[in-house]
Amino acid sequence: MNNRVTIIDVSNIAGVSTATVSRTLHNPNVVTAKTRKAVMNAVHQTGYTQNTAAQNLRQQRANAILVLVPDISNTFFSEILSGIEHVASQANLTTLIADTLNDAHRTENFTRYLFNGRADGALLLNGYLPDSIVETIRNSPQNHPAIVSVSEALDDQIVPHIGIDNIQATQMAVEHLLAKGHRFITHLSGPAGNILTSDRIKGYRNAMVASGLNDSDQHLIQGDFSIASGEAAANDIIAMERRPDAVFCSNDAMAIGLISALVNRGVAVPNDIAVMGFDDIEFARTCIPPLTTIHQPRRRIGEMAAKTLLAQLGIGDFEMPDTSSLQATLVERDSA
Amino acid sequence: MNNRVTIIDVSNIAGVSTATVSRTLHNPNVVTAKTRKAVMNAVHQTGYTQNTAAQNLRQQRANAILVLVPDISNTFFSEILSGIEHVASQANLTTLIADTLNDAHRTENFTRYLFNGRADGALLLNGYLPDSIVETIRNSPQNHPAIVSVSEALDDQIVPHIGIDNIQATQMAVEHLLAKGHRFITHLSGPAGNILTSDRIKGYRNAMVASGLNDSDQHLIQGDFSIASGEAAANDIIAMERRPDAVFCSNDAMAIGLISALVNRGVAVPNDIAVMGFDDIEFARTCIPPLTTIHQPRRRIGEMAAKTLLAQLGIGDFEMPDTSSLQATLVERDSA
DNA sequence: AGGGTTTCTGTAAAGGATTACACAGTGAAT
DNA sequence: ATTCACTGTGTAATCCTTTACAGAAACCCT
Repeated sequence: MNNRVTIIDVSNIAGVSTATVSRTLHNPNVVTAKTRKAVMNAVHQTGYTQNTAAQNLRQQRANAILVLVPDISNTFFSEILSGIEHVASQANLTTLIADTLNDAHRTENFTRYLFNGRADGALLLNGYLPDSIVETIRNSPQNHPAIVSVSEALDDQIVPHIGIDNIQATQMAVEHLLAKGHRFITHLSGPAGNILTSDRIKGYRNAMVASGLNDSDQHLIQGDFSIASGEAAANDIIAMERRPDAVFCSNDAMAIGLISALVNRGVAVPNDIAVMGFDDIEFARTCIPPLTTIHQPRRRIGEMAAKTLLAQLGIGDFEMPDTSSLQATLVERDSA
Repeated sequence: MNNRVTIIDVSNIAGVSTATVSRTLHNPNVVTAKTRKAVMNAVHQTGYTQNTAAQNLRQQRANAILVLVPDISNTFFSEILSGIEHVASQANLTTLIADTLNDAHRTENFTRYLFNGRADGALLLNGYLPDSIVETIRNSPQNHPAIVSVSEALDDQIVPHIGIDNIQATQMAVEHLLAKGHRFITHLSGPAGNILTSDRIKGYRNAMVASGLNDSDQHLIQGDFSIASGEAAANDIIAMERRPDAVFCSNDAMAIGLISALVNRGVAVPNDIAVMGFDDIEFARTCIPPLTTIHQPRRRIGEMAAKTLLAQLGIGDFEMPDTSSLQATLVERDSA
């Protein structure tokens, strides 16, 4: 730790200059085979590892990307993360994962990484970008930190976005319910002020209106994407004078909470009320009844997002990927 | 990005030396109020942020800790992570979360962070430490990187460990099943070579033996902590000539998978077979029937672990915390 | 007023790596 | 034999901060 071995030690042992050691490590083919061998020997003998701080300082980059997640415990994000990681590690980049806990202050703190040399670019899964950064981007459209929003788009399309078309996917979901003969369909939405929430509400409304149903068949309950809010919604629904035929939930966690609470209270799913989720997390499959939901190609989304960011950074030979493959699909199981 | 503002710019504008700027930022009370004001003005005016790489290089530490997680998508870990993060951020440390995917090679790669200046210490949630590091620790017991193992202890008690007593907690679980009158109890274990797996098998055996049951009432199925392995176990169980009265699963994910598959095949839980899990993840509650399980104080475990690490690092005024509060508790719901 | 503290600030040396530039050596071509 | 091109290596500047040390200024005390 303290008596760390530096490049100087290696160069002394190998009998070459530090420059040569550095070159051997980064560009082995520019040095003589003999030199290379001497250096590698010295490296192994000493157990030398390059000091990242010194490297970053000199190279003026962190070789790391930042990923902001609103809630790391939400299983929805983990597969996206794994896709990101996969691509990033291929490009020799470290992935810094930060849990913003949906807290603006924390988010702002982390985005500072983009300016203090901790990260070269950021992937935003949290649908929020601090004003200060938005302004920075506005002020210097040519030369601002590389940022890509993932899954949740940002309000103003100020940075590239990778994700499915939520409005369209939701329409598909609601159309499925309509096709099953349901008419009075409640939508359990996400928290206010969230893009996913509003997109999915839009999709819901579109589908309802398109099917010629009048407004009285539309009904919204606001949740917050948590299991608990799904459970809470059950109370609201049971208390309704006219109960809905079906509930379309803005994510799976709420759907699972809802089903659990409904069944506990003696309401059968799907017979009394059909329930649909969104995301297709792993526990959707093990729900009883198994959850009908919208599947997102999460791993692929993560990979695409990372590639887009790397393309922006000019790292590796990544090009802006073709995102046309990011299609959501409906997975019909038994809950609706 | 390229035209970054440095401490020199700030010092020029404020009309002081860089030393004074640095002091103002780190030790505001050693400079005059007047100077402080001038510096802070310059900082705000320029939007200066300290360069982490330069800082780390100079200070010879990363101000970051590494957390190795075997599988970030496992919800069990997320609350631990949140506890860690909570403590670390109070000490102004960045938490680097790394998903090892249970891959030794990846793990080894990440542990390198301890030597290349990216991290000052590590929290291991993966129950595995590369041989190279074990050796380093053995060779210099006084002066080795700070490491704490969390949840899963390491084979040899080479580093401090924070977590519950798995053997005892498992005994408690199995005793619960026995008290309910179950005799033939199957244990769905974790993957081989994992400490959690072996500890829980031990606890299971202890309880079975202590209750005076003979060996024929013991039965093991090996899983791997995944939902899928729980589902697979259902087949094994249904195929058994003499079906168990109860199944104790080594974690909740497997229990949920098992229940789902069992119910699908017409086996009632808990009436035909009782099922218990371990961990008390959030979805345990929404399982149908709600899952009886062992609750771990995960957030507290994370906090304790972080404090222990910080104490080792001598950061902040943390002392080795008293870990006596880390008790697992049984949560009785309906599945057993 | 003079000496002794104390408080504040500046100078300059690290910290460890990368890389532009220059130089030496080799071999080929004329 | 001289020039040229090329290859491989070394020198030294640079990235941005922090901090030991020293010097200056202010204050207190007798």
